[in-house]
Amino acid sequence: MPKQTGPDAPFTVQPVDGTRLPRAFYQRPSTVVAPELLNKLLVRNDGRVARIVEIEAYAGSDDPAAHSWRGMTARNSMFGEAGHLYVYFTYGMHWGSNVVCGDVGEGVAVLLRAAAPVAGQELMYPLRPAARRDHDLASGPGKLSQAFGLDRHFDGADLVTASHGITILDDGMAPPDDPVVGPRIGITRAVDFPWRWHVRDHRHVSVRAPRAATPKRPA
DNA sequence: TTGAGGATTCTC
DNA sequence: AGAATCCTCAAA
Repeated sequence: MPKQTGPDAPFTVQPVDGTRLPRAFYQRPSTVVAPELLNKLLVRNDGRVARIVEIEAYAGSDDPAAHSWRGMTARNSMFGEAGHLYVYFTYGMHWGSNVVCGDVGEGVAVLLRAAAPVAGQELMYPLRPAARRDHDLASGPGKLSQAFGLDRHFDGADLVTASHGITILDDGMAPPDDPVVGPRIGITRAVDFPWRWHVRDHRHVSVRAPRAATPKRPA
């Protein structure tokens, strides 16, 4: 149960030492923010911490695959101020968590697709019954949201002030020099935009790199 | 290890 | 109607 904390409430998490990303970090194009969020820490004030290893960019009216493409609708958190969460529901049972970027009214955001848990796993496993190992906890947008308990209540949460007890910290680890870049997953429009980034050879990403050779049985 | 199919509800 | 997905089961 997330406790509603005010903007001035202290934000402390035992095992982590880092600084909150400032508003200006998010007030840039989603295609710039996305790769820079790799290796940052998603943190809840109950001790849940995970390192972001996979992310996608969505670009508002320029992007046929974005929920905001057709203008402002009920799903309108995407049009708000940078640094807020846009949490949406899809496939009848899954939540997806995005961070709003750019300027107010643009409708651009990045989708948090996967993260590697580093603390608070004991709070994640009960929410992820199918998970057998740490890399099952948050290796996908639906899984990540579930492991962190992100749902409708967190739509509109401000990461900069940690209004809902959740934020993103920089603990000093730089983004990877050579992230894997490729097409986004699970969309039907603009499928060729190379707007998905993930840490290379990382076990906690949602879709692993295809195997080098797929031996076929003889005909 | 890989692939196919069902679940289930919100939005347009 | 289709969705920014996940899980289970079957087959090789």
